[in-house]
Amino acid sequence: MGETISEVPATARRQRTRERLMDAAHKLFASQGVHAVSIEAIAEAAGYTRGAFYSNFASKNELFFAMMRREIEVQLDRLRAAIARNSDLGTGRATLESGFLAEVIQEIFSALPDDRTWTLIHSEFELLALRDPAAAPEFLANEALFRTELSEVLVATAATLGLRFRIDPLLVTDLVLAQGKQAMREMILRGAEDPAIATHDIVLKTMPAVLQQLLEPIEP
Amino acid sequence: MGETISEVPATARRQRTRERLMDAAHKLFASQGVHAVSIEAIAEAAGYTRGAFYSNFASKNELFFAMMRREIEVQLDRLRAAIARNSDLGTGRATLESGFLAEVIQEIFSALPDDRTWTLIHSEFELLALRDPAAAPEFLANEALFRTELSEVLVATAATLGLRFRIDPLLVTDLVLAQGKQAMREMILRGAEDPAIATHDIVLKTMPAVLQQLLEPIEP
DNA sequence: TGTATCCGATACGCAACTGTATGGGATACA
DNA sequence: TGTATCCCATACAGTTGCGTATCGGATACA
Repeated sequence: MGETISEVPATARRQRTRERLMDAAHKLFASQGVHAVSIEAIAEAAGYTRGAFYSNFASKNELFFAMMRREIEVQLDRLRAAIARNSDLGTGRATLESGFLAEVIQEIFSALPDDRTWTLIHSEFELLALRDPAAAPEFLANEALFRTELSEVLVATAATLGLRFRIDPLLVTDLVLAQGKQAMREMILRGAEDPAIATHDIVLKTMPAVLQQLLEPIEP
Repeated sequence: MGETISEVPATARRQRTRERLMDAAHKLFASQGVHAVSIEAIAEAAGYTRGAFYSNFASKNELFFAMMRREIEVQLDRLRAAIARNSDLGTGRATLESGFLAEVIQEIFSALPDDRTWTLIHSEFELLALRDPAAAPEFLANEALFRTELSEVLVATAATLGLRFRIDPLLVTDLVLAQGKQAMREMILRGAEDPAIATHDIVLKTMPAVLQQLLEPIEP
């Protein structure tokens, strides 16, 4: 799947061209799909020739996985940053009825990686994993990272409000994630002009009502 | 997008080779993806050469869309058949608590096109539509068909039980569909051995609890 | 059964991409 | 500043796929 190129000293120069190749690949993969993009196109877009490519990666697949690993980190960092930024969410509220849930969802989804490029890359990765059993574990591992991260936020936020979920929080998280993913895709499919608003609109229409029903007060 | 080949008399022979080409394409697309499959490979798998292909389709894309239209019909028929088969679902039940919901979901999801090949093809279509604004409308139109069809069942079943949804039934349907889609994909990703059981397991873990919360008695 | 039409096989020219081997300019380090 | 090492550009040979044009066998129909 991702046989790394035989160990070579990772000099600064080397690292720089690797980054540039991955940057170029990222854009091209998003707009045309992995299969449709030639190695030559990647190298050229990055300002190199195929010589540079083969000096750094053994195959397009290896580049793809390296790029995905890098990108996952970026997206996870975004999520964590947004979580930290909103860690005090919910304090000061007391009841279930005060409409805070819309706000919570709003914040969570503005925290989620909200960009079309990422959605496309991520969908491509998923499809690839669906076909290639060897790639599936890595994909699932990434998903699990987001899941636990998000789940903790949901539980913590609920707790701040004196609430807890009636069912396994991880299942709730799955619900939220699946809806968010779907909303993101629908936004692109409908060609919405303003990404940020559109996605949240779709999700906000349903999720607050649903989540509200899945919460209950903590009774000590 | 799908410029049909200049009108030719659709003889029986012609129709037969079109079908065979689409059959072959269906298998190949599912296992390798549209981009990875060459026109030559399709023709060969169908028992023809490229001559036959170009005599019937102007491009791989045109074949793909023709095939999708055919396949959508198949899947819709499956759904409708299953609905008809279970049209009396819920009669005889009276209360919300009697655990009938699990059964409803069970039936709905056994009605949904539950095969891996379709999931792969469908995902591919979605990804293609995500990238190509010209293809998006057709994809969305197909989704809408399933949505309204399912929505009607949900509403009707609820009504049979003297219940109705607290929020727009279409939003509930979106919820169910998104979860179902996701469940299907996870099933494949985890490489479950028995498709039918696995999918339902995943969905059944969450949806009944959620749906139960979204229903209320009809008060005349 | 004869004949007109249809359909798909074959042949051809072309373009794009792949992977490797090699050499020269860039870089690091004394 | 000299030199060893590294990294990427270039050249080469080969493969694969594309689209078209043409021809012969199959099919329909009288």
